[in-house]
Order: sequence, then C-alpha cells, then structure tokens
Amino acid sequence: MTHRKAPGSSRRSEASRRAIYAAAVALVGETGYAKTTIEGIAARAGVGKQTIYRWWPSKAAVLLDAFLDLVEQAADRAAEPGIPDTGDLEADLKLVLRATVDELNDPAYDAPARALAAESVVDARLAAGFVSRLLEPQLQLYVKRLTAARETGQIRAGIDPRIALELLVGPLAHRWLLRTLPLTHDYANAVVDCALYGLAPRGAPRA
Amino acid sequence: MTHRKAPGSSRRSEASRRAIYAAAVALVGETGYAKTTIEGIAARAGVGKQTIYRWWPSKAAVLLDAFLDLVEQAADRAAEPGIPDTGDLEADLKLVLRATVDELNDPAYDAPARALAAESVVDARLAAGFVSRLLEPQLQLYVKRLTAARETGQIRAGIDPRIALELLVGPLAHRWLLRTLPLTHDYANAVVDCALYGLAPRGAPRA
DNA sequence: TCGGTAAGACGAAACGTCTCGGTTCGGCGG
DNA sequence: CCGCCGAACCGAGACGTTTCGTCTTACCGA
Repeated sequence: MTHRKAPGSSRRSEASRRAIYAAAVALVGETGYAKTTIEGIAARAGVGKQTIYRWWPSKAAVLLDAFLDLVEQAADRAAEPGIPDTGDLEADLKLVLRATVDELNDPAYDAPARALAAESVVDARLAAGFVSRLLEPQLQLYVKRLTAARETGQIRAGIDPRIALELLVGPLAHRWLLRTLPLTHDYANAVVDCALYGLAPRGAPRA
Repeated sequence: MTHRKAPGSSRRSEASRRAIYAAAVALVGETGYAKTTIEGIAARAGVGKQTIYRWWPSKAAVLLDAFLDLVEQAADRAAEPGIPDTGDLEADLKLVLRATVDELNDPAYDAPARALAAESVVDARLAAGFVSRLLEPQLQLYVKRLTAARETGQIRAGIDPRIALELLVGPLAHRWLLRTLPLTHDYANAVVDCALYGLAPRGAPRA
C-alpha cells in the first residue's frame, strides 16, 4: 500500500520518511484532515513534494502509514498484546471495550483515526489496507479470546466467533463513527451484557 | 441544514432546486463523490453557481438534501412505514434486516449514502443533520417495535430498546462502512440470532 | 556515476466571490 | 382591478486564490 513499486529502497531517506510521518500526524491533529495538504506536509517536514508523491499514491495513504507507525510505537510501549483471560469472559470483555471507548475518545487518536475511517468508507482501495493492517489484527484478538471462551463453555458452541466479535464491536463503532449518542463506559458495559445474555428472556426456547 | 438563513423563499425556484438534486445524485453515482464538484453540479443542472452557494453551505449539504429527497420519494411509493409486527419478533427483525442489507447493497443508494456517511464521520456539523433527518427516524422504528416486544414479554424487561437496536444495526453498519466482510442475508439472520439469544449458554445465570 | 532529495516553477482544475443583465413576485398607488 | 416598481432570485461566467500533480534543476551521498 506504500506504493505499487518499491524502487531501490536502499537509497531511501529514513529521516525524510519519519519527518513526513510526524508532519502528517501533527497537521491532521492541528488543522483537520480536510485542510491538511500534501504541500503542507512537505513544507512542514522540510521535504520536497516529489519525495511524497514518489512513495505514496495519496494523502490518505501517507496518513495510514503515519498512523500505523504511531500505534505500533504506542503498542511497543504498552507491551500488553491480546485480551486478558481471567476466566471471567464478561469482565474481560467489559474491560477491553471500556479501554476501546477511552481510546476512541482520546483527541490524539480521534482525528487521524476518523480521517482514515472516513476515507476508507469511500475508497475501497484504502479500506483494504486500513482493515488488513490496522483493524483486522485488533479483531483477531477478539476471535482468539472468544474461541477460548467457547472451548471452556462460556459461550455457546453454535456461535461463530467472528459474528460474536462484531456484535460487540459493531455498536461501539456505530456510535463513534456517526455520533448518534455519546460513547461511554456505561454503554460499553451495557453492550457486553446484552450481547452475552441476549435480548430474549433467559427462559425462552432456543430457536 | 439547508442554510442558516431562509431568505424570502417564496421567490426561490423550485425547478432549480430539483434540477440541482437530480444533478447531484447523478454525478455522485457516475463519477463518485470526490470528483463531483459544485461547478459540475451547477453546469449539469443548468444553474448558476451562486444559486447553489446561496442556499447550501457545502457540497455535502447539497447531497444530503438531494438524497433525503430521493429516499422520501421512494418511501412514498412503498407506503409501508415501520417494522412489521406479526408477533414473531425474530422473524420480523430478520425480515427487516435482510431488507436493509439489500438496500445497502443497491448500487443506486450505495454511492450517495457512503459519501454522506463518510463526510459525517469527519464533519460533526453535517453528521447532526445526517443523523437527525435520515438515520434517527429509521432507528425510531426499531425503538417502537422493540418496546412493543418488551411489553409482550418477547424481550427482557431490563433491556434498553436503544441499546438493543444498536446491537442489531451496529454490526450491519460496521460491515457496510468498513467492508470487513461481505454483507449478506445469512449475516443478517445470524446477527438477529446472536442478539436475541445471546452468546452465553442459555442455562447460564443472569449476571 | 547514479538515484534519491530539496526547492520550487508550471499549467490545470476547483474554489468561493462578485458582477452583469434578465426575470419573477409582492406591494402600492391610481 | 390594473399596472408599475423595486427587491430578490435567476443563469452565466469573469476573477483571484489555492491546491493539485508533474516537471526541472542542482545537490549530495553511497
């Protein structure tokens, strides 16, 4: 997704690449994605425009790489990959979803993440990279934890972990993306409750 | 959302307004939202640029009004408002969600709806109009049906209809917006099953 | 020497504003 | 009731500005 060609990358300037990442994230945070221009990124990074056009096909692609670099560094610092498994699925899910809420409400991540999501909605090519490189690795953590839960009988055997995960994450994403209602800890907890125990009365016959 | 001011609208040209709607929807469908320009819409509609700039604050606002007009006309033709209530909640929800899937997969609606959603992700001002005028009325139909279901004991008394609705719609929106996986009838059915009967084993104690 | 780089010139395209006549509608005097 | 007038809208498009993406030039480093 960086570019179709990867020319003699041995001569590529690492310093310029990093300066471009920093400038892109900073400008999107300060002035918003729409007002961020490639010319602006180049100027801020002290870099020729051609250096950007040579390596990336679009403004969104630059920001995707920049944002990915950002979250990878943050992930290295945290060094806590995966979803905890205390044996209590409900508590584990609530914990993680509340953390996700906090992340989505963090202004530092909100602006670039929104921009990438919005661009992905409209640009299928970018969406493929956004999903496969940023979103899907996160979702696979849910698949892993939910599969484990299924093996210990904490969720029903007939449940597809993929669909279970989307039942949890979908509502969060919906509120975040379209701003229908505020995204809170209470909401995350309520979603987990509803998803785990269902809307129908517990005594109702399984269809 | 048409504009902060509503000047003497008696003198406003209805023909121009409709021509602008038609041109906007057509151009977005043909060339995509990003390549659609206000100049292009004006030219296609046979209208002066100022006529657009006078009544709408942005390209997105034009498309919102145009799309809203489109779905209202379609709704008038269908003349079947609301979610059916046959007494079988599961069947009713599956029916409606499958219909939603078909709508989201319809190329005629996909392009403008995507453009508006994407713009709303990034522009809170537009999002307010998008949600209140287009999305929320749809969601209220779910609230109504789910509230009825709660009164007849088809869903648990402790469930907030608002959250129940998002449990159903959120996953659909998630797949549609980010294109993580294809949006199918089977998926709609599976979401309803999971949401109604929960992920946890039916015998599990209610938390 | 060869290819990446910084800097910036360049034409094309769209922006949003403004001006120009022409048209249409509401109001007022006859 | 009729006819005029002015205000507001209309289509058309000129205008200066901004950003785009390409291209040119000179430099530098492996």
